[in-house]
Amino acid sequence: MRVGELSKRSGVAVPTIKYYLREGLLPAGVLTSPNQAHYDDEHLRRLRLVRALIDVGGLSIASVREVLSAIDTRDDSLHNKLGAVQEAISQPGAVELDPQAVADVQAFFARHGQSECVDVTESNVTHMLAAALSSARSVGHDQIRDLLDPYLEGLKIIAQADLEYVVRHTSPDDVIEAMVVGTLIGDTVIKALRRLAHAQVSSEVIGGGAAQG
Amino acid sequence: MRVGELSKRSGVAVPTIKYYLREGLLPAGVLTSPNQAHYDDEHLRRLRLVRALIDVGGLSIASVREVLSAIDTRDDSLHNKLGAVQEAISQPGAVELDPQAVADVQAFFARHGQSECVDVTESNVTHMLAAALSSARSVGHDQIRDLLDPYLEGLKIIAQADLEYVVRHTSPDDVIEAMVVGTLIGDTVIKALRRLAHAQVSSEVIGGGAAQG
DNA sequence: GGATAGTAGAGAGTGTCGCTATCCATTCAG
DNA sequence: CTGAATGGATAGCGACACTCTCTACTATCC
Repeated sequence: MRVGELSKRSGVAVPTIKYYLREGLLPAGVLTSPNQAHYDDEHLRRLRLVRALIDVGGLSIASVREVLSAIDTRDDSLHNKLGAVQEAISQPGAVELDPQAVADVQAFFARHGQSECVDVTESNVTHMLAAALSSARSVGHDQIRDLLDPYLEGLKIIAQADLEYVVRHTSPDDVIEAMVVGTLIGDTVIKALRRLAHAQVSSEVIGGGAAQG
Repeated sequence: MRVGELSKRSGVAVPTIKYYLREGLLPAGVLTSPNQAHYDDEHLRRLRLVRALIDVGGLSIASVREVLSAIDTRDDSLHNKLGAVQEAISQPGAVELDPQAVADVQAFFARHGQSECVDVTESNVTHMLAAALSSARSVGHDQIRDLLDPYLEGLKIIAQADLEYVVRHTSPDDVIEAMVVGTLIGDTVIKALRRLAHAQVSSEVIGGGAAQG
């Protein structure tokens, strides 16, 4: 197909597709003449992935590029790929870390047998966690650290479901892509479900009519 | 205190504080002369809240304004306030909804006794959920709907912890602010913990050394 | 074969967002 | 008395994600 059809089938405007091609988010089509290129279903699939990362994941163009390059790397272990992808989809957040929050994170790791993690800033993920606790402290909610353990309890169930999903529904080639999509879309789903749960709790505890919907 | 001290104590630059004053995110100080105003601890607290909403919650200035106005409304029920705040902290996402995804959401509500929710677009939260499932479908992962029930299972534990936190650690006046902070910071914490859980699962299942760093 | 529409590629322009810089008259601190 | 800080207002900036414009083609329908 040519760019016009790619646009129609994906719902992405032609100039935007050209922009993504320039930015390296989409591989170039096969040139059949100096001003004609041919795109296939793989391009369509990739374009939809890019839009999902941007729309649902809220990723920047630069982060999308990182994620795609991790997905496309063929000469690396699955575990390393997952690590690279996780870094790309986890923006660190511009908060300076509170030492107490860092200590809380380290204590949490120690409680759960991950004592090797001494440097919280070494990964975007642990930095994100410490930054969140730092912010909580700055607004007077340092007791939020007490939520880490019950949260972990709930997330074990969720991560287990994630694992089963990946095992059941993806071929080995697509594991990393499924992890990215599942992680980002899962984040959004979890966000929404948690809010619905809050609304339900609020209507049960406080009263006030039907819950949220 | 004057603006310089407010700046020092909050870590926010003076011009930025002036900008927030103009934008209505921060109430004006008490003028003691035509060009002197006094700010108190309440201003400091509010400023830190604004920064937390922006840095950790990733909210826009406009959303912050909505949240604050919901917090400050005194003539509304707690339940309604929570609803308003939830709308403000839940951006709808620019994805067009897939009918099948909408049906999946409705089926989910029906399964859990919330059959009144017929219009998914009526709330940002349900729209967010439907948009996430739509995106999943567009990239070939429509089986993600099977995750809704296990996710809810995990989130019941998490929401229960949230409720206990609010009951234990906040005075009735601060419930809404605690809900906002707890929801947004909790989102980030949950995101991070889920990634850590994934990394751990990945190292257990696939192998590859220490989990995530 | 000629009009019309579509295309590749590339640079410049657009709109939004969240600040940041500059200015002024005034006023406070040393 | 003097220099730094302040309130208030307006203009500017840099990043971001497109979007527009242009040129030189090519494909296709009549």
